[in-house]
Amino acid sequence: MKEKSEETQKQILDAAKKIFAAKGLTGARMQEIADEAGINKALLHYYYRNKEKLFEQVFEEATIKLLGPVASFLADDSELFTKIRNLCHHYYSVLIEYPFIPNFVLNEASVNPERFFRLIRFEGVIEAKEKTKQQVEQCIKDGIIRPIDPRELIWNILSLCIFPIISRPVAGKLLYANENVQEILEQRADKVADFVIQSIKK
Amino acid sequence: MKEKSEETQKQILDAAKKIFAAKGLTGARMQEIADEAGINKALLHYYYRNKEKLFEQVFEEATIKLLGPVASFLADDSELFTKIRNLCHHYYSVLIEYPFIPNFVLNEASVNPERFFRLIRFEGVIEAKEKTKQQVEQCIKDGIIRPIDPRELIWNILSLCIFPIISRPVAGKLLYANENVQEILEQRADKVADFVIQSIKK
DNA sequence: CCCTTTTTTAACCATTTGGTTAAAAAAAGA
DNA sequence: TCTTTTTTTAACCAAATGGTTAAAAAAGGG
Repeated sequence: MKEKSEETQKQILDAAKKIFAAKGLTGARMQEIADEAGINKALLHYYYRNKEKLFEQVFEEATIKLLGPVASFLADDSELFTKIRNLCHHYYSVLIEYPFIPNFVLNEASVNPERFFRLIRFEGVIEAKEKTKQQVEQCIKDGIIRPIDPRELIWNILSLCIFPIISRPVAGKLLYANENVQEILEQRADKVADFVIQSIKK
Repeated sequence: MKEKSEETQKQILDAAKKIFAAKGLTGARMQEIADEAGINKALLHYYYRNKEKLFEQVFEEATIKLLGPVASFLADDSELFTKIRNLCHHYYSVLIEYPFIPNFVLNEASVNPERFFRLIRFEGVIEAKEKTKQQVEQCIKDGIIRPIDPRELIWNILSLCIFPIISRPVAGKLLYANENVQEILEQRADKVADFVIQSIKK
């Protein structure tokens, strides 16, 4: 009996992810989510009290998907250049699979920052950040890379990984008219890692 | 008499920019725009037939602000490294002044790509793009920079210029907790240009 | 002062939308 | 088969929302 219930809840969540990601909180309609889930509105409200609660659950999961890799990156023990390659590959594989997430999360975080800060936990990120900071500084001391603020480096990597996904429809038209942007994106992880490493290495 | 009319229309447009940028098309309320403009709803509809028309005008202007610099960059005649510096500076000054534009445009373009492609004209961009492409290829031949796809280079620069603005609330909390992110952003144009040039120069 | 344009007031309307309710029906477990 | 849980049906509600209308008032120009 539990199975049926949980299956339905999953159908609802999947539908909600799809609709919210495509249209945002204010653009999404509860009826549309119910239709997408193959159920009716009454059952939707039977499982999820209201739109806001449903949205928050979807939003939280999406945010974890978007920001999770950063935390893993910061906490990782491997050598810096390897770390950078790993992060790029991780991002491009996750985001190509869920291309609506960056736009969705960043837009909703911008429209309603309070909710974003309320829902997101930064457990361990501060310590992990400190660790990476020291690693970068050590690389600078050792003459492996040129001097750069560690946070600047991280922000650059994130920019190069996430922005192409966000700007895909625009850039696809402007830069890659009539070409297979999907394929270009898939080959981009390595190139971005190279671009970053070329920039910092001595 | 014309002055009064045009002044009011400007007030409306300014208000619409503010509200649409903050809440998106579906999140914005016509009453809210009227209030922000210091007028009433009847007058709002007297000047702008409906929400969609008003939105399109705002959206188009915002898109031009966001994409204008790319076109100028591509068409510019100066030497490549100078061009890159100019573009970075241009972007950071425009976007720091209008920080809501990137998020707004890219999100609405993602929610409704058809409208985006309908409203945007790419006059001359294709030719200008070809020009920059040849310039980059010449630099590669001359051994000034390492081999790189010109479009990849452009996309990287755009990523490094635009993404920090979009992700500012998130990154401000994650990377720069309790620091003056505004100031950091202002100093970023030069650093981003350096980052790019370091990466491609031989 | 008259005429035109701009602006306000305020009521009004149709539709959409999130959400509720209650009863019936279907499904599943014991 | 009896009971509990899940799902459907379908009507319903209040509030919000985009948009309209008509008349009055205010403002500005000639």
